[in-house]
Amino acid sequence: MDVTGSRPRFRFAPSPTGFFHVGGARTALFNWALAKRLGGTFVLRIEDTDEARNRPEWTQGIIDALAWLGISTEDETFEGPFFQSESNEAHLAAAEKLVTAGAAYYCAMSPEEIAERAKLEGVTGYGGWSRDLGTGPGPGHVLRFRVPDGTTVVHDLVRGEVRFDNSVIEDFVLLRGNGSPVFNLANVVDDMSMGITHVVRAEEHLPNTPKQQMLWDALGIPTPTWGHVPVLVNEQRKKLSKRRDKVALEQYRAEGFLADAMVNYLMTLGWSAGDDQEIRPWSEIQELFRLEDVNLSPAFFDVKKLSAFNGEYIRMMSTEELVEACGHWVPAHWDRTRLDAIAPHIQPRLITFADVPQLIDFIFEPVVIDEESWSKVMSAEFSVDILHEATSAYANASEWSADHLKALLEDVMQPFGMKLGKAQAPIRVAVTGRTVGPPLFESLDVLGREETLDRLQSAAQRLGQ
RNA sequence: GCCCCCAUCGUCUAGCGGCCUAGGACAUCACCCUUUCAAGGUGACGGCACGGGUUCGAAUCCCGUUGGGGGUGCCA
Repeated sequence: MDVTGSRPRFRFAPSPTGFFHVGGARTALFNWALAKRLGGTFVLRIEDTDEARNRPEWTQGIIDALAWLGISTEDETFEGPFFQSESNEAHLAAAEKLVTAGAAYYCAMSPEEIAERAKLEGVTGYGGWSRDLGTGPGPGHVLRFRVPDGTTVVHDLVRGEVRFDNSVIEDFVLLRGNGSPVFNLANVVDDMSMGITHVVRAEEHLPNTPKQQMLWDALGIPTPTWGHVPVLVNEQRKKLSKRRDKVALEQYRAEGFLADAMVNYLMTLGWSAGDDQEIRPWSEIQELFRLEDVNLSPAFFDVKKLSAFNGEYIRMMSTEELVEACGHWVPAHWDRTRLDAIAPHIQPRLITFADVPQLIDFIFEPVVIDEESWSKVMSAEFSVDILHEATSAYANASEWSADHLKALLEDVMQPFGMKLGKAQAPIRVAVTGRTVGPPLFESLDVLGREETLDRLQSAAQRLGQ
């Protein structure tokens, strides 16, 4: 990999957790947009240091989710995936270097001992008690970073200067008692060896940043450019969590949300191009996105608005795209020709593609009469009359087309002096089983004469009892 | 507790000292259109958290208060 060039190198470093978090999706997208526009590189690094989070299939899930978002491993901007666990030696070497330089020291105190002493001294956390004991490495001995006096100033592209008083940062652990490297160390060393120039991640990492920056300094390498973007929150304004909230990207995908809509929506959370336009293609977003324009406050992930975006994107699809997409959401045995014919009529009625089957099932399957709809509509006397007369009119229809079927019903209803909206109701319930659905005459057209007549006659029969 | 971040309609945002009697989008409501339901059109409702400064002038700058969030692990 080219780690010496002047081209910016971004990275996305998720830890495998079994599903892809929408917040992670947004962070990945931010990095991707930047890498693309700046002619840089997007590095994917799987942070699998914690053994509990280390399953091969989790990694594939991440790659699949990224691909769905348009971040493809095939793209020249993409690099990876790399695995944190595979650079263990580099982490250890860096730790050794820090020890040699006197920037880190071993500590034999157990968590219990630390808690005890802290309580005794009335302090919180670790007080650097082993700093100058000259403890050597050994089982159960952790390696700690010797936090220097002074102030650490983090220059953040999103937030400006953030200052931390080093005195409130305790000597944090670099190597666990079993010798394995901990997040802060591994993360920094990997970023260094991968030549990362820009660290763009969620705000929750901001408190880690002074520690990491001290590590960069101690290791003698110029720090990367930081950018901490606000987190995504739920309705209670709490950070999106997998326990309480619907955060899995895969789930939204399974529910029929379009990748384009999801991507576009995600990009409007915490960022705007500065004008009044929200819906725009990725190609434009990519050119417009600036870290400097990212907001500072947490944003609520609103499924209602996501849905609105999705509906918007569905309506922008061409008929071909629409039919193609619908095809993936209905049973394989449903007739393609009929699907092609009805698809355009459901386009403005869709929120997600999961809505498709229930909207048009009556065209492909035996009709199921919704009793509530039936009693509501058929109880009216004129409805019964309309149904009977329309049935015979349709039986003798000279032409089977939406326009003609509509005209025939208009003829039928005329003596009754009613509006089309009312007159179509009994036909609709008889044929589709419900009071709402796609445009009626178009539906009858697609359904065909025979099936339509069958259903009308069944309904008439049922009424005759 | 301590550290850090944040604060414009219910929500996402525009605004970066005068163009703001604060603009757009989603949601909500009303009306129009209409073949049900949608979509579409028009309109309404609704906000600068509070208090001090700075300034001729503050949503915009500074300070404080309050409120919210994040972190505080031998997790990442």
